[in-house]
Amino acid sequence: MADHKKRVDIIIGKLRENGHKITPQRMAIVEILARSYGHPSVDDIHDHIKKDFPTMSLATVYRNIVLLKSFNEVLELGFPDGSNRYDGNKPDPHPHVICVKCKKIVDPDLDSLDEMTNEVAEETDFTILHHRLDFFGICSNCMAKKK
Amino acid sequence: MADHKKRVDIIIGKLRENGHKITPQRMAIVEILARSYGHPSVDDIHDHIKKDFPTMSLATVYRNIVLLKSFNEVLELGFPDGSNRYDGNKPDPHPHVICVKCKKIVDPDLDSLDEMTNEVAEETDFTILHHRLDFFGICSNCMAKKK
DNA sequence: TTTGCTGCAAATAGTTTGCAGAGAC
DNA sequence: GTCTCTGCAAACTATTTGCAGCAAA
Repeated sequence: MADHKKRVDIIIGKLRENGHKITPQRMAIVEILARSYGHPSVDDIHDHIKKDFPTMSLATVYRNIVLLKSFNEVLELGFPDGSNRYDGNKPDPHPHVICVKCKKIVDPDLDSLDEMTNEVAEETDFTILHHRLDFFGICSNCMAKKK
Repeated sequence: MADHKKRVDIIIGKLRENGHKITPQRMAIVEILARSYGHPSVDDIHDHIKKDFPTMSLATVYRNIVLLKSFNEVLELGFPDGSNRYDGNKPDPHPHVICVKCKKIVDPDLDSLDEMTNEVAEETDFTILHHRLDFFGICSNCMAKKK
């Protein structure tokens, strides 16, 4: 089964477990978040679903994201400029590499992060619960265009 | 000379260089940001200055922060819940450790971050410009109170 | 049939902007 | 004297909420 299908099943399962109904609108939102291709914004999700549900309301997207966040099934990436992006495919904290030109978001593999977390916990005497790590830069594609 | 005094001088110097006037309100904002004790929010800054300037406007705080950001003399820490905190003492990107109970923010020393940046650049083929790293947890003080 | 969900519109909160007068240089 | 800065209020934008009707289970 494809990766995002598994995520859909997991998320839908959690919703049912907790007594939530599976409406077509909710299903459409879950489908997009299970893929989270390019880490969509609320508007991305809303725009995409409006093709199938012209009456789809932004409020519904927001309400479903709040619900999914409460189950830790979607990761919210908020930025200072107010833009929020979402990841329902890998909802646990992980590093992101963000192109400041085209806004593309890539997930790098970084193994040294766990030991860094331990290092920080020891130095500051904090109990670390989660983290947020973003690298901002220019992707090779945008870099090529620049010349 | 004390650390924050140096920062005041540097910031004021940059402002003068660029033809900006040094008003008492601006000076008060710079003084607080030069210390950035506890990484203040816009409201923290505004509340503090209102003691000396009862007519101090929030808009003035915002405008001065925008100005100082444009010179890279203040680091903005935006959070998904909309709260923004500022650091004008160490305006270059650096890791933060944030207590989710009391909102205290601590600066840890982490030397391994530079090599991690290189690792990411190599793996993703991005030109990395800056980064953002936050650890969220509970400080020892709040942990003790919990029991 | 019951209960939660949706769409709409209004409310909210943080931030930005237009304008006229004040003040730094 | 010039030109930027400030305070006020209005504008803006992203998100949340109240409500009545609708639909999943």
